Amino acid sequence: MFTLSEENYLKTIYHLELDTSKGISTNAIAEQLETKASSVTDMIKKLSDKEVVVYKKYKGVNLTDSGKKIAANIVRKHRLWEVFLVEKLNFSWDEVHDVAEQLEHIKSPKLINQLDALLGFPTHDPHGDPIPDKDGILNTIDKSLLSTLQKNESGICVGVDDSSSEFLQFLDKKGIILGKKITVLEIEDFDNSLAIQIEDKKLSISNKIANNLYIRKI
Amino acid sequence: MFTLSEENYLKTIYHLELDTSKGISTNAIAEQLETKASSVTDMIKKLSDKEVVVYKKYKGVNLTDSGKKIAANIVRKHRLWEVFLVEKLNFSWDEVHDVAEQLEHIKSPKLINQLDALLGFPTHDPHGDPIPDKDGILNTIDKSLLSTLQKNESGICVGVDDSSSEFLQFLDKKGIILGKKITVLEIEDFDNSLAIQIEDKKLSISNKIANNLYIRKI
DNA sequence: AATATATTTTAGACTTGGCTAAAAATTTAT
DNA sequence: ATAAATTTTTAGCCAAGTCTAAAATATATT
Repeated sequence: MFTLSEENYLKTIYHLELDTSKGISTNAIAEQLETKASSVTDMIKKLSDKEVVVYKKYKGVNLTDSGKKIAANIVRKHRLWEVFLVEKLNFSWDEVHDVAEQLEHIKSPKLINQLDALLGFPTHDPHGDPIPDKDGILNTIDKSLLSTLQKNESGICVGVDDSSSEFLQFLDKKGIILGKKITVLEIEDFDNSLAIQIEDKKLSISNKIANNLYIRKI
Repeated sequence: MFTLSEENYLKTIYHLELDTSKGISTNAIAEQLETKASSVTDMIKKLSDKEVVVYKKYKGVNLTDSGKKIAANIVRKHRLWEVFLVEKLNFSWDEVHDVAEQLEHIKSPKLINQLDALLGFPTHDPHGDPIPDKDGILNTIDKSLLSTLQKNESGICVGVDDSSSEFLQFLDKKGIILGKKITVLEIEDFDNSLAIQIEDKKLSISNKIANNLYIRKI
C-alpha cells in the first residue's frame, strides 16, 4: 500500500515520462510537486525499495512496470472522478481538478468500477485526456495542436494542453468547446494569430491559444 | 483547516458526546480510535489550542460550538457518501462504511451540496442514521429498540445500533430491511427471544438482535 | 481517612516527509 | 582538458502524530 505522498510522486513521474524517454530528474519532479530536490531524492529511495521505480544516482528515475500500473490507476481514478463531477454534479471543466486531486487517492476497487459503469465507461475526461483502462492501458488518439493546421484545414476540438482554470474559462468565454469543428480561415504572418470558424461564429485567436488546443484533423 | 487526524478525533468526540452529557475521557477516545490515551492527550491539547474543544486536565473533553459544527459536517459527508454508494453505485449497506470513512475527508463544499442534490436531499443514511443538515442540525426521529415492544405491538424498522458488516449481512439473510413493518408475535420468557412477523414471513430472533434493531412504534 | 487501584498526563523516543546548507558528481564552457 | 556552473546527494534538523514507561491525579476500598 502506498501513502498519499508516494502516490503523488508516482503520478508525477508517470506524467513526466509521457514527455521524455529518458530518466526523470529529481529537479523535474521537485518542480512539479513544489518541493525540493533533496526531498525527492529521499522519497525516490523509498520508492526504489518498494520496487516501483528504478533509480541510478545522478541518472534520474523511471517507473517499473508495477510502478507504471499503480500510477496509471491513480490517473484513471483522477479522470473518472473529473467526468463524474462534470456529468453528475454540474461542475464546470475548470473546477474539477483540485477535487479530483483529492478523490484520486480513495482506495476501493469496487468504487471505481461502479463509478466507471455509472458514467457509461467514458474514454476521455472533460479536458479530452484519455482515461487509462483497468490494466493501465492508455487509448491515445491521434491529435495535433491547432497551430499545426494550414489555412482552410479543419479539425475537431479534442483536448487542451494547458488545463489551468484561466485558460479553460477563456475557452468557455470564446465558445470553444470539445467536440466542435474548427476551420482555419486565415493565418496572420506577423504574429501567427489565427482567424478561425467554430460553428457559425468567426473569431480570432492568438498563437498561444492555438498552441494549447488539440484537434483531430479531418 | 484540520488534518485527517484532527478530523477523526473531532468525529469520535462528537459520537461519544451523543451518548453522555459528561466530559469525554481520553481512554474512551483512545479505545474508539484504536490508539493510546497518551496520544489522545497530545492531540486534545492541539484541538484545545484551536478552540474546537474545551479541556480540563483529568476531567475529560467536550466540543465547543465550533467543534460541534465541524464534526457534524464530517458526519454529514460520511452519511451522504453512504447514500451515494448504495443508491448510485450498488453497494450494499454492509460495504459502505470503510469507503465513506475515506470520502468524508474530501474538502469541497460544492461537491457536498451537489451530491446532496443528486441524492434528492436524503435525511437518513442506509443504516437509518440521520444526516446532519448544512448547519449541523440533527433531525432525530423517535425510535426505540425492537426489544422494548410488547407482545402484539408493531413498529417500522428504522435503523440499527450495531452496524457491523456481520450484523447487517445477518439482517439481509433474514430479510429484515429498513422501512418494513415488524410485529412481535411472541416473547419467550426463558431467553427473551422474539417470534416476529415481517411482511408475510414469520421468524424467530434472539434478544441480542432485538437489542440492536431500532423501530418506530406504530 | 488512608491506602490501593485505575486513569490520565508527562517525558522522551521513533517514523514520515519535509527543509537547509554543504559536499559530491555531472555537465558545460573556455 | 580543465575550470566553472549546474545538478544531485548527503548530513543534520524540524514538525506531526504516535508510542512506552514513569509520574501524577482521581476514584474505590477497607
